[in-house]
Amino acid sequence: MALDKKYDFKKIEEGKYENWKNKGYFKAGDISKARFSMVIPPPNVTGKLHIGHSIDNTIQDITCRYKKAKGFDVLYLPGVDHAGIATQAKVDAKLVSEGTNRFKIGREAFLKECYAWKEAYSDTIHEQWAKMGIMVDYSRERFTLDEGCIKAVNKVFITLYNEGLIYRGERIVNYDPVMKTALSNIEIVYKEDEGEFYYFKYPFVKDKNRYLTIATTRPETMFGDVCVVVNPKDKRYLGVIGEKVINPANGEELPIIADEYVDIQFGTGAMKCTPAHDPNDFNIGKKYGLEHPVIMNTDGTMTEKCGKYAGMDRMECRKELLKQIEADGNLIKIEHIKHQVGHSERSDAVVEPILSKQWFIKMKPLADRVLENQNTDGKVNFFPKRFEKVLKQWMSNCDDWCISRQLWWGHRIPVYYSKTTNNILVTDQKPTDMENWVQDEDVLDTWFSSALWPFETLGWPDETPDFKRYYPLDCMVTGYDIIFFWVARMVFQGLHFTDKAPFKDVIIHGIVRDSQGRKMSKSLGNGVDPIDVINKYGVDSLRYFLATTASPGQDMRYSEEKVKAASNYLNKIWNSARFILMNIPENYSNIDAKNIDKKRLNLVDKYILTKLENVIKRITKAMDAYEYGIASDLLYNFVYDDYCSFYLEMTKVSLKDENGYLEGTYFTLLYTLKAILMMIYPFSPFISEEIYTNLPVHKESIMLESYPEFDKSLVFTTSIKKVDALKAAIEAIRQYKVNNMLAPNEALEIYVRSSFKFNELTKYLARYSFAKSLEEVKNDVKGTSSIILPNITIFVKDSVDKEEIKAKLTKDLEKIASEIKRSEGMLNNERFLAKAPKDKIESEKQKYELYKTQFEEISKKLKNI
RNA sequence: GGGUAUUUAGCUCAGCUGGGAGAGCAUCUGUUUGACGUACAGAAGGUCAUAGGUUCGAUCCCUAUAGUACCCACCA
Repeated sequence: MALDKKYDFKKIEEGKYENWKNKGYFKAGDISKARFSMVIPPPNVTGKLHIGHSIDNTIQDITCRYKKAKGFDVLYLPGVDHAGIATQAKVDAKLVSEGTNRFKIGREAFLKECYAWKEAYSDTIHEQWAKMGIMVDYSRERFTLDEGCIKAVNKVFITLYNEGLIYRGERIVNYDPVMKTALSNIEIVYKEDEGEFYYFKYPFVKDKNRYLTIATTRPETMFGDVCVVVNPKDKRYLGVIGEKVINPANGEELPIIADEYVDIQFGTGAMKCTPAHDPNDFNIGKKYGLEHPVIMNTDGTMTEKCGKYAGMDRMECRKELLKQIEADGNLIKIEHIKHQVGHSERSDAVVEPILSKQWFIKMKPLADRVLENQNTDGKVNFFPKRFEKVLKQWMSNCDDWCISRQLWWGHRIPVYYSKTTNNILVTDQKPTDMENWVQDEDVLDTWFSSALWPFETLGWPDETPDFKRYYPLDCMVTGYDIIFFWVARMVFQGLHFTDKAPFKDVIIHGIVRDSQGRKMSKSLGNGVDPIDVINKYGVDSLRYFLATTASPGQDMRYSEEKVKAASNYLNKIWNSARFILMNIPENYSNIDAKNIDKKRLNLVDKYILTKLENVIKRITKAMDAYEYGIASDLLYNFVYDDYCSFYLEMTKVSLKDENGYLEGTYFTLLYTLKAILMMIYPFSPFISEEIYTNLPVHKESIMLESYPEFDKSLVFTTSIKKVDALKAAIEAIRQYKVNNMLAPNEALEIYVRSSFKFNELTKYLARYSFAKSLEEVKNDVKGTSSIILPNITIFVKDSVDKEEIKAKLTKDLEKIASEIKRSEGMLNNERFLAKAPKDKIESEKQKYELYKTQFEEISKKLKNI
């Protein structure tokens, strides 16, 4: 029954997770209870989980464990994401390192490699989930490329296509020339890069001595120019509209046209127009029915439209072309500038806007539905609330979603093109005459399947029992960085296909930064591996740190000191438990408030129980609002101040009691400890389980135990007042000793005068003030210093230097005088008396009276010295 | 250009619907008090960014200003 002397987290963590898992505690399905459902945001199968996953999973697991303890049938469904582009990049790299590549081995063999990769990393992920201690239901684990998900994806694609919400079109898309695939707009990260702004002469056809100056950052696109555009209001160019200039790159003639789009202030006010390689130019081209010659291949090399530069890489071409233009005398100047350049989120390659044929989802109607839904009761509740704005903002202004990717790893687009006609088939059934058809080569954006995650994992499109019971989800937890990528898309797909928002609440958390506040990144090498932290401090401490350090939605810095502080806290709980188990009889088994005779409780027992019930109420409220920082703070203060520093110390006296209160103290110790365990348990389940299973009465596991409920029968308001007076008296005497340079254990003669019967509390005060003698009195005691406190006055026999006492008293007097002044200011303010709430006025009056008495007493003392 | 957040003790951050500013770490002074030195008892340290406004009363609400961070859009 006794706990080890040392809190050894390694020993404690061992075997518990496997035990919980094997016993089936993680499994959902008890339909006698109300349900609470959540799915894990599926991690990519690209590698190890990082600390960002740890914070995500910790918040989820705290929520689930709390809800389970509150009596819910909790579903926490796990799964992994195939992560199309990210995984393909990794497998590509692996093949290259082995001296081959995906084109050499072919699509089928490549996919085999991908699946093997997925298996290996799923194992790693499982190990890490186990380390983190999360209670996911493995019997329901899913994978975005499993059979059910493929079914769901096809169903969604085909339906949206038939509804006209998916279309194929030739558009300017952002192309990643390294991964050789189109990307959606939100997969582009803009970074400030150093660049050059080149100014060229575009000579007039009529008069080659005159020219227009045109600036560009991408000279290689000049091969795709179809005209020059100026603003019709730009006085400089009024006369030249309609004339033609010569493209210095290839000698072609370009008409000068006028359009409001051009910014007169920017550059030279004259802009070259390349419809196939710039989205804005594309719009102008469309408006005026211009050609849109494609001059760059998707791998970043130049097409045959570029003459001798054909086949050359875009950057190489830029260099060579510059040489040529300079030799021709058409280069005016090169300006070094800093500008925003789009990079591929995954490969970091500079993306090229290229005209190409891709599949898109028409966003407007789907997005509008989300916006409408947010005005109804079925809306998604964001925690914190402000993140709803991020969703709304994006939903009211988003481009069509490019969903096709020129990759192999992913959901193949269920579209077949006729070899002989223009017919296409959109179906999940392979045509029987396949020889006449060819399937679309592309796969879908990885987020296409992720968007269906809340319902595809529950069996949708089939009306499975799980789908019926657990959908829509009660809660979703994720970082603010993927509100666009994921949350928004789940919401619109959920609304469109299930008529309901896919979850009721969404908890948004920030990211974990390094100790200097920088984002963790591979290139900086400043990442913190959660496994290292767990090995050093234990997972309970890591979880506690992650859940409590930042307020909701706010970023946090990793701080080893704080993890250490968490571990000290857990150590404190450990030792308090050890103390209790050492002091109550092994066969003592009453832990139920119904079975305790309240008369057996002494004043301090009643005091801590009252404080406990109060804190249970407040913590529950915070937990229900997903305010884990506030909840943990409340518990922390309760544990250190009320429970350890005060109550446990007092029990060192009460445990020696012989007059009938012992049983009450045993009960209180056990009951309070269990409640504390239950409240720390969602945060730090391993240590809680260890202590819990060592209690004289317990279930098989803390996972089967219930969360404490507020119990009115354990609230004793009058005891609080008395014990507060005791507490204040102990503190005052300690302070008195410090101020008078006495040893803490200096034995003094002490007299007490109180407004209530103090006798029951004398023994506590005597012990903790190290009193030589302690006597209750009715009147002032001569030759003593008096300390006036609410409901109690202490007289301490003087035994120290008069001058020091004088100085001390003078200082006290000043402080009290300022308090009196403040209080008088308020109480003399008629408007305060008229408008402030009554109880506020009353308490201020009481304080005022106390200050006055203290002031008088101290003044008297000073005179007597 | 549009938006979101943030500015509180030396450092990192809390502070729930306005009513005497808190924690961790660091600092200083004590302590072999029988759970814990991973501790205990105390101390010091803050015009709550600035300026206005609302209010009996503002760290909290409103407006403006400044600094910082991030998101979206974007300049050819």
